[in-house]
Amino acid sequence: MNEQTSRRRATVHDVARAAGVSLATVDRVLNGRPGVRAATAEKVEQAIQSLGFSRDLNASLMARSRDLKVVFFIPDGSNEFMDSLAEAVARRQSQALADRMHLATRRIRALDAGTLAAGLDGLDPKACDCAVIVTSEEPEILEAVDNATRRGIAVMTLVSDLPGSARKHFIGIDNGAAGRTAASLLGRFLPQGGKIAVIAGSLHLRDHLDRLAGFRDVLAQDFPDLDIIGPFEGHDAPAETQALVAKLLAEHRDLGGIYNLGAGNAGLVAALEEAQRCQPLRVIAHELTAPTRAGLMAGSIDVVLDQNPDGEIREAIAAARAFALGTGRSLAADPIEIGIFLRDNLR
Amino acid sequence: MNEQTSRRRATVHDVARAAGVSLATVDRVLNGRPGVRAATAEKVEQAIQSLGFSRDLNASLMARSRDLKVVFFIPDGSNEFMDSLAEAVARRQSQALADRMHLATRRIRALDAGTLAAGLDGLDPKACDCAVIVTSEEPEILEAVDNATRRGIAVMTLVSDLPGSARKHFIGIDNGAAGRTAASLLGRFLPQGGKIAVIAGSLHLRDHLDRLAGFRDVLAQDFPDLDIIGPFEGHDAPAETQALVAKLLAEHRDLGGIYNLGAGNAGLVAALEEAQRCQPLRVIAHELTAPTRAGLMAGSIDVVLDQNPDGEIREAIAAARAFALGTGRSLAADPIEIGIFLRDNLR
DNA sequence: TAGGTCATGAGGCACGTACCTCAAACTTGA
DNA sequence: TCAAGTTTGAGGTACGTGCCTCATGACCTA
Repeated sequence: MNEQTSRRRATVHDVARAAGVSLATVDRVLNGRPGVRAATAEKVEQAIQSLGFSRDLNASLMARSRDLKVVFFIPDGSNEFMDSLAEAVARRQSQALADRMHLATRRIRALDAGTLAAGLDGLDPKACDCAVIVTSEEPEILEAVDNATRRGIAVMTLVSDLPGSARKHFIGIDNGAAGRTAASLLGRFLPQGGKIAVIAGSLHLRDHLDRLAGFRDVLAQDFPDLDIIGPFEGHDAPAETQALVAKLLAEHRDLGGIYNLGAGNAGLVAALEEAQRCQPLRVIAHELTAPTRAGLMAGSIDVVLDQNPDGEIREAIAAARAFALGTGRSLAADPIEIGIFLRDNLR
Repeated sequence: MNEQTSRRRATVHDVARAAGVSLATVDRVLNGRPGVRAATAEKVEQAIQSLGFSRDLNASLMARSRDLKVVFFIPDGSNEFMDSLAEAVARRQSQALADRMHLATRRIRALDAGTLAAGLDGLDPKACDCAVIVTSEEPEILEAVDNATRRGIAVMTLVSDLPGSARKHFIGIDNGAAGRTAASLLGRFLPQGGKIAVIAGSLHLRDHLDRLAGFRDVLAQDFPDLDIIGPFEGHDAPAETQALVAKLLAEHRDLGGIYNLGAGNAGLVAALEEAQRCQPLRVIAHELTAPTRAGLMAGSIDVVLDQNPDGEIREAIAAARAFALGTGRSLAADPIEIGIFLRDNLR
């Protein structure tokens, strides 16, 4: 029976009293308004520290009669995973609204760095507190991120990080761990050894390379009887991936497994269904979307590794609130958990 | 670029205007105070519906200068998983406080229905909005839950449900799916067929039975070459489990896998480390705790299925807020995702 | 018809913060 | 030393809700 002793949270009044200044001065310090001597500001900061004061975000938003605005820039195109990210944002809307947050989604043509950069540049700090972007590494975007940060907008990267930029936070899975997990599972699935084909979207994408590296590491270390064929590039395109898989299956009748670490899973499933093999083939793919879900149900895919879009959006929202509080610096950059799905635990 | 049109949330003022009554009357209806004719209350309800009004929980808590109080009753004893639930509550404290919530934890001697029932009976509705309990099915507790509900405390069950009671919500994994997943993985791990030993804590526990049933289903349907030895009861006790596993390993030199669907994993790991087998043994256990983590790292355990205590506590808190809003009825009782951990994706 | 009960309205204060105005106190430079 | 500027204090209003008091009017019953 160890109840916590509940001490009232410190308020701006407490801070003012502790610092020996007026409410107005505390307010000026808290909200970065001018007209406070450095020495006075220091007294206030000290009082804030010693009281452990943290602005009451909800009272603050209420007083401004204003929602906390977060804009998600999500690639548009044929990638189902990106759609599910956007859907996850939509699913959060009502709950976010109850917490005085407003989520907006902007779909950007995939890999269109110019439009994304322009979008970031066009954000008004008064109408947007936080931007969440999914992007590849482009100098143009790096600059736009730094500019937005300078204007007072907290920028966070989602799925794929933008190291070297002023982004406040990265939300995504550990892709190396995902690759290692795939190898670890396939290794156990094929105790007799054999050949595994590896398909990537592109060998220029950071997340795909990370997965590949993790996959290779574990295979080399723990399962030396397994050989990798590839990696091949399917460019995340269903048609191209389908042709690739069909050719692989025809040329390697003894193939033991396939690891598709990119997208284009509709093509993967189509090729597998067509190929009517007699001996079992163990297949691992990424992202729980309509095609992979169908593949799991039909038995053509054994395991799907998932980024958990809902979890990622939830983290992004939590981080946005943390930055609005000003406590963002203490945010741990711990990666999202990798979802592992079989036919038997589909959500 | 599809921004959402942001319409201001409806307030009590809007409701009053729409219903053609005063603020005081809306207040009386919203907070269940007496002195409103049924016909008038109906008008107010209609206005609430048509405006989609939902009380601003934070303003409400602020006005009452009161936190939303949630009490977690968590079993005490040797069970590491229960400890990690308590730790998950502790981890949420600071964030919850920022959202005007106060979390208290009470550790109850495991399976001590009397103390739990007394704890529920002793809750003051003014000091506690929501109780979250981990319990087995006992009539005594069922009655205490119904009583607490009658006094205005929302009760939620965690990990194991209490069907037939007035509990508002259940938070936990789908144990049938967990058992099916274990079978599906072991089936793929042992393509040659063989024998799998199954160990439960007790065959009187609902969650253990559910796991066992799921496991049996998938094995029978998809992997007929695998035979189950057991189930044996380890009573979630490390020493007993260790003896059991040691005996199993000695008597079945050709054992292909072990599924421990209960606790007592320290004993499982100890027995496995002692046994120095030559041929690989595939082992699946439940709950990511210190012993199972050690087993994964050492290679004695292949896969751990996890309830994800942090996720469960998060859900419990979200549900408590939903009930405080009065929107609890629309809460979907969708189960928490099952965490699947290999050495390669340990968090 | 008087006295009573009940339903409702009007309005105020509180919660913690933001943002505004006005006046007073202080500092600085010539 | 005085004028101009800067810094600070005091206090108000607002946000959306809860909770309280008081007044008014409607209705019922003796």
